[in-house]
Amino acid sequence: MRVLRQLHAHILTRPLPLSSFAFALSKIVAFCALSPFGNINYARSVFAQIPHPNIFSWNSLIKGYSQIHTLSKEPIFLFKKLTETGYPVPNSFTLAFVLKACAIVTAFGEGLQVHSHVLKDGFGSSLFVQTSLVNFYGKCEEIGFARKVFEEMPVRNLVAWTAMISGHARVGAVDEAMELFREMQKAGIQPDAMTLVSVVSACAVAGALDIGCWLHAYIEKYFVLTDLELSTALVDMYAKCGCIERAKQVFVHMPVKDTTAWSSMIMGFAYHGLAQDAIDAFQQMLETEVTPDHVTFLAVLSACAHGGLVSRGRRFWSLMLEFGIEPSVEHYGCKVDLLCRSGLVEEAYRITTTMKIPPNAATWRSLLMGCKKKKLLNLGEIVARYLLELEPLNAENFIMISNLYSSLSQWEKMSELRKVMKEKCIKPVPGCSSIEVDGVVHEFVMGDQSHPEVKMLREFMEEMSMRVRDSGYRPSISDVLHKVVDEEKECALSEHSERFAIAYGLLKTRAPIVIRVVKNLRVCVDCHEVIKIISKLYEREIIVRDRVRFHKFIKGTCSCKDFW
DNA sequence: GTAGGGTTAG
Repeated sequence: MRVLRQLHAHILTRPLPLSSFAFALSKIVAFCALSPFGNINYARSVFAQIPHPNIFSWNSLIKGYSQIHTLSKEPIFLFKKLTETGYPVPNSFTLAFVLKACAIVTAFGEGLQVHSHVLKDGFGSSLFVQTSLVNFYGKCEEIGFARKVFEEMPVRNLVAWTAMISGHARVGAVDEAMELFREMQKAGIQPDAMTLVSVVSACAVAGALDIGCWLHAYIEKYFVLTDLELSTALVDMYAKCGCIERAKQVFVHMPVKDTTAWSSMIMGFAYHGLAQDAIDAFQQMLETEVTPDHVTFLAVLSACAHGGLVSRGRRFWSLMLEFGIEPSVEHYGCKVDLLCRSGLVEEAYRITTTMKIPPNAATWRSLLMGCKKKKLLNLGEIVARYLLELEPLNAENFIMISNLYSSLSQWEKMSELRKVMKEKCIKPVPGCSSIEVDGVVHEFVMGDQSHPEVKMLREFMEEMSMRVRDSGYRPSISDVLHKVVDEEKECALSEHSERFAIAYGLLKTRAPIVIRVVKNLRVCVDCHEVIKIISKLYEREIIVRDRVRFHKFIKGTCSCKDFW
């Protein structure tokens, strides 16, 4: 930049023909706008000194603004200005850049208008513009539009295929992503590491472990796994599919690990409930002098929250501030969750109502969970009001509020709420848990009775409830068990999917019981607490893998051979 | 006269 400023001064002070002057300045604009060492504001001021900036300078500025990390719509505003003045005329570069900008900020409406410019200005057949459109629609999760553009492309290269696959990956359409992956190879185009990152991440989103494993084998066969991003995608995929050991295996074999790789691993430990592993990994990361960023801190904070490690969590919070990271709404959410899970609900409420940024729904839900745990009806109702104001149609919220009422034996309020749900046609998505016994995966969907041994499980769970109650523990829900009417049974102890899975494990195996919980809903917020009690009563180790995504295979049972 | 589209962690 220092040299560039000198050159700029030189250009301004020498007599130069107008065309050379404009050309030189346009090169300065390009450098300042596009180089990682550049300065977009300086580019803008130089741009203003060009008498009639041509399309090249406009394009540099448009692209430059979408490269900075602020998620601004400035490139779109610039394009608008450009089309309003009518000079210079946009070219295929302009359209590709502005579509990229629309993709980054998922500006669907604006992107649609750019698409109409594409057609009007006759750039519909440009490969770059077409690919940009596919990418844009994919980023906006408008797969139908992406597919339509893609299908009309006469020539599709690797970039176009990858854009298409990553669009499907984003929405977790793993079968379609795999189909495209196969078609692409049939069309004679070989995938590269980027393509594989897309298909692997499709498996992560969908929880498709079987396909993920197959892809891992494919990668080992045809690639040398040295690609940082691809390894990271595999770590993320294994962690999200419930195979934390495999995630760790891929991770430790990575020769180079960047912030994203470490964050993926730590996050994986966090949602597997392995708080200590997450903290250890974080320490190692600092020792190897990789700088943690806002996502890394989110990972350790959520690990502390899940592990009930309040003082550790507070220390990480201070460390985050020392690193100069401005806490986002998600960070605040983690801190509130951390406090609530340890019963410090009042402090959490104070933070929520005094933080600089408006709290999100997840934060209110953490508070609501805390209120239920501490049996705080009044505060709980205040929190519920904020929550429903923010998300009036989310079934999860209603179920949580209903559970708060049921834990406090507020039956009238509870059935009132159920009535509102019915009126608004709000239907909850059932949670699901699974356990593997002798190589067979048994899946339990809440409210589903299709498991062949369901009758026996029912009886056993009655006994479990009795033992929990007789031992003097009073988990709020077990009181409810014998009182509720059929319609409200989903709140009862015996009806939670993870308890079906635990019961199955207690009955069928002597090994430690490892269950995987897919929480579409946080109906079982006291899950960990109840599990501790059952674990103690039956003297069995029970490990919960929390919030792990799984491919839906067959309801009931499925052989492990098919699974792999 | 200058430049271009696809990948990863919540």
